[in-house]
Amino acid sequence: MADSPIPVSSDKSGTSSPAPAVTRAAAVLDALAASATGRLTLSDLSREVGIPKSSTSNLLLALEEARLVNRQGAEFTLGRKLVELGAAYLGRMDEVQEFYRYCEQASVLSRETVRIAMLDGTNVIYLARYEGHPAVRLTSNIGDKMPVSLCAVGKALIARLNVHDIEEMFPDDAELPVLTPKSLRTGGELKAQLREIREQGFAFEDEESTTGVVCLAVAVPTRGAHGPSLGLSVTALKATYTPEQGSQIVKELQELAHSLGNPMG
Amino acid sequence: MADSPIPVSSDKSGTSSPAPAVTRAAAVLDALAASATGRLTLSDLSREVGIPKSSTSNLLLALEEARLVNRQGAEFTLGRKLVELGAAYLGRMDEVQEFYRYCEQASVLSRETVRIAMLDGTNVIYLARYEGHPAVRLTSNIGDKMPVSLCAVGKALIARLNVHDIEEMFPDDAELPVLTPKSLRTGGELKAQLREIREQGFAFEDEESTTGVVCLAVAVPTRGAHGPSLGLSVTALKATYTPEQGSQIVKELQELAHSLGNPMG
DNA sequence: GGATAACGTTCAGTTGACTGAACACCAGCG
DNA sequence: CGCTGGTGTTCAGTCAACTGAACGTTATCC
Repeated sequence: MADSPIPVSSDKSGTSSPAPAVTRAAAVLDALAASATGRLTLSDLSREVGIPKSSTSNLLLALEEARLVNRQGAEFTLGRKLVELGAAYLGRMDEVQEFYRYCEQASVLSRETVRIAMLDGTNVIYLARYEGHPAVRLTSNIGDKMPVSLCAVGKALIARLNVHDIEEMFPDDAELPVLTPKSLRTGGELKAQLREIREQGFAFEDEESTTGVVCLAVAVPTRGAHGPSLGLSVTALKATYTPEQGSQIVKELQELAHSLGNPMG
Repeated sequence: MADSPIPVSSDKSGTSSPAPAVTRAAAVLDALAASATGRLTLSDLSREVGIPKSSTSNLLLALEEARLVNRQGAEFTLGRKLVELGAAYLGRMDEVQEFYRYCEQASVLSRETVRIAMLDGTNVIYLARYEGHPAVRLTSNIGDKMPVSLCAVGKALIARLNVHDIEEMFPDDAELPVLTPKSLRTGGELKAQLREIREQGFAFEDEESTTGVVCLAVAVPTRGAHGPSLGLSVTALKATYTPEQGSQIVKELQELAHSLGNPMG
């Protein structure tokens, strides 16, 4: 109702935020997170984010006071407060706690590498990881982002969206990011798979993000109206993977998904 | 040097930050992280942080745009971007990666519950946890904070500070937070233990934070000049703990600490 | 060495963000 | 029904934050 139907011109310089300083401070944090080394100087940041040095300096002073950035000599890095805040976010998610509890007690999953992830635009963010067999550690850290088209859990989450949104995100000729020879290449290919996924109720990834690795995933029924879109996945080595194992895993993943989607049920 | 020893009078209006909007936005995030449920309304936040509703509304709009907070109807929660940023912080810490690698290969530690933590004022923040025996899961989540006086790793880290700073933080008659009957009560008691810790080179905690649980910890030599102050700890059940086991653990912890403090060495 | 470049910091002028009171809205209650 | 206590939103005036060109300082180079 309060939405202005006017297409706010967000081009040029007029982002028209109600608190530009905050928006720009967030951009500074993003720039630090996105940078290769995580260490940037004031001038770097000023150039990267596109705001004057003097303003950047003021922002950094405030951010430093809040422990959101650290300064080490002339270089700035992300601050420790972010660990606290990120942890507070995850700690509030009952789903993560329940995820751990379930995995530990499950008969099949307790011996696998299981992850819970969240949809964020055209990426998924990994929220937590359960390691059933400490021997094989496939590096993927909590908080990592991954394009949806490259992982089973991404496809499982996208498959639930309504067709119009999917079409908007992935036109038939859209070029998708590629990590291995088996990665999907176009929006058309992706959408064909999404149909399969909707039919069979789970998603499969066959060496599309990492050669030698396969992945199974399901979506968690969304709890409440505005909750995040969560998915679960199991990663396994292709060399040792068997379809029988796969169907057992899918069965337990769906059980866990159901339990996460219907708490106390 | 940037530490202001001056008790900044946050009263009235003169916080004198170079970018007040950022400072206040950070306070909003803190309030959300500190709240019991993690869900606060605009009015709650306005009252909590002590700024007018209209200003709070503007801040929240900007924070929401940056994904730093989520709005669910009338309630606000921390945003998913914080998970990304927190993870980016941890991902940049070589120490955390090396910590995992070492624990997996270690002969004693690989079967224990090991943590790496960081000193932050008079608290420690847990950065990562290695679980050697999945059976016993003592709940302590990444990002949690704990007063230094209540855990071995906190005492190990504090013990390294110079005497003047310690005296300032913990006067003899300072009252310390208490969690169990064995928790240290006063600054004097704490400082007596710190002397022991400096002599023997590691810290011990005997059911001071959790009854039935003991803890061993060492400090990591600070890499470079401005790096964070890191510590390592092993948690064990008092019922099964033996001094022999303890000395083996301390030996490996010190090895790991040395390796973390002297990379490529 | 001297010159150049890049860094972070300073400062006064001006633009734009913050305020506080009034508004519109909903739920509970006598 | 009309009131009360609560919510979040709007708006114009004022005060303060942002700017950009200047500075002082430190590294890099021939």
